Order: sequence, then structure tokens, then C-alpha cells
Amino acid sequence: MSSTDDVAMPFLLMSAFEGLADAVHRELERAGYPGVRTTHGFAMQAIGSGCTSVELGARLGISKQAAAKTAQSLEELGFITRTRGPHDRRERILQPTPRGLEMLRLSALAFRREVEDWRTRAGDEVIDATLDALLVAPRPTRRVADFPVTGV
Amino acid sequence: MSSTDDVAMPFLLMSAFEGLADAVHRELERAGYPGVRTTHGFAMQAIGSGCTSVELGARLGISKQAAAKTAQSLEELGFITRTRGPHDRRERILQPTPRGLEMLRLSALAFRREVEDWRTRAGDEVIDATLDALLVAPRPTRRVADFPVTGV
DNA sequence: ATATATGGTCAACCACGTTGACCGGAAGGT
DNA sequence: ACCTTCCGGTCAACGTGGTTGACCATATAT
Repeated sequence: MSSTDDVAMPFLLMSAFEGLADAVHRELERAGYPGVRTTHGFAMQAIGSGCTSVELGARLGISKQAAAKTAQSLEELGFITRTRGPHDRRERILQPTPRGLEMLRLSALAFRREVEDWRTRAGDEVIDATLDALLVAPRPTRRVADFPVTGV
Repeated sequence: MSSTDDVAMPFLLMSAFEGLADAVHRELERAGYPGVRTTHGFAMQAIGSGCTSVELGARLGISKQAAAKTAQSLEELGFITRTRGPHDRRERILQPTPRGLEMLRLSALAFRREVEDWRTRAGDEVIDATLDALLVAPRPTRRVADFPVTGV
């Protein structure tokens, strides 16, 4: 049994997430990718090989308007292109650029390195148990995230 | 070893946190405490038995202005009082009301119940290992949280 | 007594989300 | 072909939780 009160769990989860995200954003900044926010990473993951704003909103569990705003910011960062759909001229297909894919690759590298450090502190069995636990953790109502969190 | 890619860790942490928070907010809503946001819970925890806005900002790792806004919203919810300091007439002491303390108590109950359910799904050893892991997780730069996460 | 440090507030701004209204292209029914 | 309905996208206004800068008023140190 652990000495930590269960009621501290949410705070610890939050803190660990922010700690990982901060480390990755520092690394991206250093590697020539400044101004990347948490939202951008999630959205790029959700876009995958390409989709529309409406689909992006559905995948992230947010409104299509919010998804469109995020897409616009991704475009300004040079991470995606927005091209007219060939069959349906209403839609704009969001597709990752090489720079966008590279950002994702660097993020994944940084995340893995950070978790690797964490493993040396906590032990492999403990981190593996953590991953197992998180898979059956309570799910939020919004943010369905029905997209694969890929290895990139 | 776990079958989950380490790169999914941040997403899983985030999702677990939101899942717990959602459950607690639903419970609070049901118990007659509507409109409680994540910020309010963190701030109430940070206030503890009482402190000033500046101190609250320091504890949460945010600016004093942001802390003052949160305090104002807590006052409107009836969770704290803001009284002039007896020795220093500049300061306003933020102190939890009985309703504020009751909200914290209900939150703690709901969090414990939710983690208890989680324990039955994942197993005690796995959750204990998770708590151990989270204690040595990467720390965010901001949000120092040098206040005790109390059992209430 | 004056200078400096500190608690609090106001105002403007940013990031990220919401809802409501609307335009225009696609699709279906008659 | 035409009209209606559906749906992708955009615009505008707003809410929340942060930021920084300027400022006032009170404490405090010299």
C-alpha cells in the first residue's frame, strides 16, 4: 500500500501531465518550434493523415468552431495545409505538412525520453503498472478521443 | 511490461484527471453545489485555513491578479469571506466559510469513492504503484503547489 | 520625514472554449 | 429541373482563466 492519500490523486495526475508537457514544449522551443501549445499537439495527433474541421471537432470532443480556430493557428504555424476538397467543394481538408510531422516526431521523442527518465526514477514495473491503471481510469464526458494515439 | 506506448502517457494522464474531475463536479452539482470549477477546488485547497490573495497566487503559481479574480468568484459562490486584516489594513484575509468547507469535504468524499471504484477495476497494488510513480513524476515549472493536499 | 516595499485593484489583452446566426454547396424527392 | 433539406465552414459575441502594466494606499526602513 502507498502512503499517499487517494484524494491527492487528481492533483498528482494534473501535475504529472503538466510536467511532461512543459518538458516537451521546452524541447520544441529549443529545436526551433516556438509557440507550440498543448492544444496544437492534441490537434495534430487527431488530424492524423488528414480530415476536415468538423471531423477534427468530433475527434477532440469540441465544437467545429473551436476546431476551426485551432486549425487556423496550426496553419499559421506551418503545421498543416487547408485545401479544398476535390469531391465536395464545401469542405477544406486539413493535412499535416512535413514541418508538422517533424514537430510531432520531435514531440514523441521528447515524451519518450522524459518517460524514460521517469522510469529510471520509479522503476519499470511501477511505470508499467501506471500505464495499466490509466487504461481503466475514469473517462471524461467530453473529449472522446476516438483517434489512435500513434507512435509517430 | 505494459502493451501501451509511452508516448500515450500524457494523454492518459490528462484523460484520467478530467475523468475524476468530471465525476466530482457531477456529484457536487447533485448535492446542491452547482457551478464549481476545477479552479475553485484547487484554490480552496490552497487557501486552507486562510491567507491573502498574494499568498494564494504564490501557492498556486499564478499572478496575484489572477488569484484575486478566483477569490472573487469563490466569494460569490459563498465559499470564502474576504475580511480586512486586523494588523495590516491593506490586506484582505481569505477564509473558508462553512459552506466552502462542506464543498471541500464532499469533493474529497467523491474523489475517494471514484478512486475506490478505480481500485476495484485496476487492483490495489496497481493503484498504489501509480501513486508511487506520480510522486516522482516530472514537475511543471509553474504551479509549485507548496501547500499540503489535505485529506479534509 | 522621506523613500521604498508591499497588498490590492483596474484595465487591456491572450488562449481556448462556448452558442447562435448565417452562407453556400451537396443531395434527395417530387 | 426545382425546391427543400442537410451539412461544412465562417462570423460574431461571449465566458473563463490566465497574463502584464499601471496605479493607489498602507507599512516599513533609513
